[in-house]
Amino acid sequence: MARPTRISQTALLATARDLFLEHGYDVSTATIARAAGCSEGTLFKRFKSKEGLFREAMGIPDFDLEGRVEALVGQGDFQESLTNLCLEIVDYLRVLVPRVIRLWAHENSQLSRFMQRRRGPRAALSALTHYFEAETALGRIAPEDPELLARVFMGSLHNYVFLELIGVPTRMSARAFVRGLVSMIHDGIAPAMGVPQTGTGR
Amino acid sequence: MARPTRISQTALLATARDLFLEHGYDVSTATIARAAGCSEGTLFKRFKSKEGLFREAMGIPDFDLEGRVEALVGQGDFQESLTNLCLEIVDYLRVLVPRVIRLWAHENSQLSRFMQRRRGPRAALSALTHYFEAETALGRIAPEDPELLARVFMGSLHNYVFLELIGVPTRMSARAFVRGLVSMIHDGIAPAMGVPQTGTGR
Amino acid sequence: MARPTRISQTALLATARDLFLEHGYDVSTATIARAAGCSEGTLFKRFKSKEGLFREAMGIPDFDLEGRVEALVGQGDFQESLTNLCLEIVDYLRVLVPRVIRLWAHENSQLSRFMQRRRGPRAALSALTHYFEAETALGRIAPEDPELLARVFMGSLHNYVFLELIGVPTRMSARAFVRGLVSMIHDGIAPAMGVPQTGTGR
Amino acid sequence: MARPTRISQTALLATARDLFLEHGYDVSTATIARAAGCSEGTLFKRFKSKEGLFREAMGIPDFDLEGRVEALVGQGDFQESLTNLCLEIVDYLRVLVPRVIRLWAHENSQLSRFMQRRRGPRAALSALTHYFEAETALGRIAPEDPELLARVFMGSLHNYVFLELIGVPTRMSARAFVRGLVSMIHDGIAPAMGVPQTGTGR
DNA sequence: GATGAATGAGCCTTCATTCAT
DNA sequence: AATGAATGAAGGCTCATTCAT
Repeated sequence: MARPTRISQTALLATARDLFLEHGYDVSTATIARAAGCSEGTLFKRFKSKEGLFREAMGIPDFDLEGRVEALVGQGDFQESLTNLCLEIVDYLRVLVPRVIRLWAHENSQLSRFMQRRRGPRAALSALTHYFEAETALGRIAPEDPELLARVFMGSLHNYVFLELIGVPTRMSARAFVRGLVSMIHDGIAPAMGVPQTGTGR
Repeated sequence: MARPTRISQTALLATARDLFLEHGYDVSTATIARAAGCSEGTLFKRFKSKEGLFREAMGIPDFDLEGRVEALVGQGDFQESLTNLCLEIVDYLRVLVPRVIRLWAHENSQLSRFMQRRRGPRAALSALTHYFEAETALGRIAPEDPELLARVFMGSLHNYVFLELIGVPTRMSARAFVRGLVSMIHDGIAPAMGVPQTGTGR
Repeated sequence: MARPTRISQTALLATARDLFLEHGYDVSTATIARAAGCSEGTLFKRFKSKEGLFREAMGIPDFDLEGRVEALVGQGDFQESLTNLCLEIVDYLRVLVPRVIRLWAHENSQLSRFMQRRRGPRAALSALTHYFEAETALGRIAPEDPELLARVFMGSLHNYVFLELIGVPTRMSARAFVRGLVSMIHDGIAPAMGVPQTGTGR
Repeated sequence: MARPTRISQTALLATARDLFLEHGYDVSTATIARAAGCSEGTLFKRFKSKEGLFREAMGIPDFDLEGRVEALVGQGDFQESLTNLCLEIVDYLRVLVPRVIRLWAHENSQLSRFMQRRRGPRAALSALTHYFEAETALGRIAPEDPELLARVFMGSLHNYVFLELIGVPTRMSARAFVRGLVSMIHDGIAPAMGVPQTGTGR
């Protein structure tokens, strides 16, 4: 066995990822090497090119929503389960969104490949769709278009994370936001029955 | 009295904007000049720097949602009005989202300034919030947190536009998506009354 | 007669000269035009090129030391006359030195031409030489090499002006410096006669 | 362990210095690189900028006149010692003067910093002043203002070097000039005693 | 005659990549 | 395997000069 490389591949990739996430593709390889504590030569020995490093460092992380969904369908209180699911999705999106944006911004067309991945974001969306289908089949929610429903949830969560990312201040914590979201969509916003449509407002 | 300008400032900015939107800040000024049909010298005479050109070309466009809202409150069928409003927002977001992302990716901190603008995106969100407040006051919708409601709508629309932008294929047209969105949130997803629910929901 | 040009040739040259003296050849023609209150086009209409403008603006000024000398030889008190002559030379050098340096720095070989001019700096040196020759002939000074003498005076004055120019602070006014200079060179620094060479200590 | 440097820092600086001295700050970095036998990239790796290269290459050289002075005070024949000192100063000024002028012409304000340096030109002047003070104290020269004396010497030498630099032809070698200078200032130019003076001098 | 928009050559500088050690 | 000196191809930017009005 040769002597182990000084800096582990994982650590190097983590360093590169942090820099790519913070500054985009434009960080120089010199900067990355310095931050990782190795030489530029090493970088190019291990990865063929900067592009290669970027691709490996910025790969989209897996998220087994499918598995989570299966475990949750029909279990416990619907709103509570959905709330928990949403909070997990928020955690995932906080990792995913900046990466997707940096990938898209560099448009190295790796993005579309990543998007197709099992356990990637598209899979997450369809898993959520399946969840709603299953719960509809169980009669736990009204029969609505489950994909639309999934997109409304995903969209609201994505937007929450996105605003957070670009630094627009929020007064609502993620938990509060998700609770409100679930309850509102559950109940709808139609005025209470029997109440005349012309406002009783003051 | 001097030679008249050959290519208009507007045309130049439009060309630059297209290229910035397509390739990000990294397009070379040479490319921009070529595409605009002028020399690099001209570019730098008119704008002090590439940064300046970027700023002027990528400025966030105004959208007077506030005005639209005032005209719509209490008018016609609620769902139809809201649908129309959402479609206008989609058009705005199609312009806005790529610009915001490119601005953020270049993080020249112009972004936060733009975000504060009257008639910018934050204003749009609060206008939508006011819309829901007003309609609530009129009794046309149930009393829910209007900001949350606005964020759910804005988020769903934003996500629709975002997926479109990064090239994730959709089977739903914007109109269909908006219609479904409005109706679903209006009615909620609670199962029809009298239908028993599994679970311990209180 | 055509209508007079807006800015006089002299004023334009004066403006250009000030800028060339302050910043060297590197001031842009744009800057000069702006400072002169005319367009770049005008500059190039009147002078064929920037080089031409530089040449005309930075021409070495005449100084009729020859004439002054003729008027002074044998007149009044020698030291007083010489002092006055030196003060006039200082005034001339204050104009001359920066110009010579800027010309040399740009080494457009105009310098050597200017240096040959009647009434230019070389003429000044030989005029001073003649002065000392004439005063020697009159017996008003001891027979020393008059060119050497001229160079010592010119050199001391040049150095005074040079240090002033590059911003080395002086405690002596020009007048005090010249007075001391004249008197010291007049009297020499040999110890008083009869005094033993081995120091008498303080 | 890495590839060794191919051209030494010293050689590179020497090349740059020669070019800066000949053409001023305006030589292109491309020219310097070519002359030095390396790429522009190398230049900028080693020095942060052209400005930095200029600063390092054109730094004002030290000259320990103070030390020389201490060794000479009271030694040997005064005129001979002074002559030798002056010749050393000439050698120093031949290096110093063009550098000072180029620095001043580029006015990067490094000049004033350099001028303050111990062992720089100001120090040289004050060392010369001390020399004359010491010799005065020893009674080897008449009590004159030693600073003035120093400036006359420095000025004459500076002027000699300056004229040489800008290409004004001289008939006197440096040695002849210095000899004449020393002897003239030593003896003064006052006419021999007993010779009547025209004029009203007191 | 005057203007200033337009130009393109050239400048300083950065950076991914190679290569001798 | 690791290093970092060297490179050269751009990139952003300036500026003397031209030219249509």
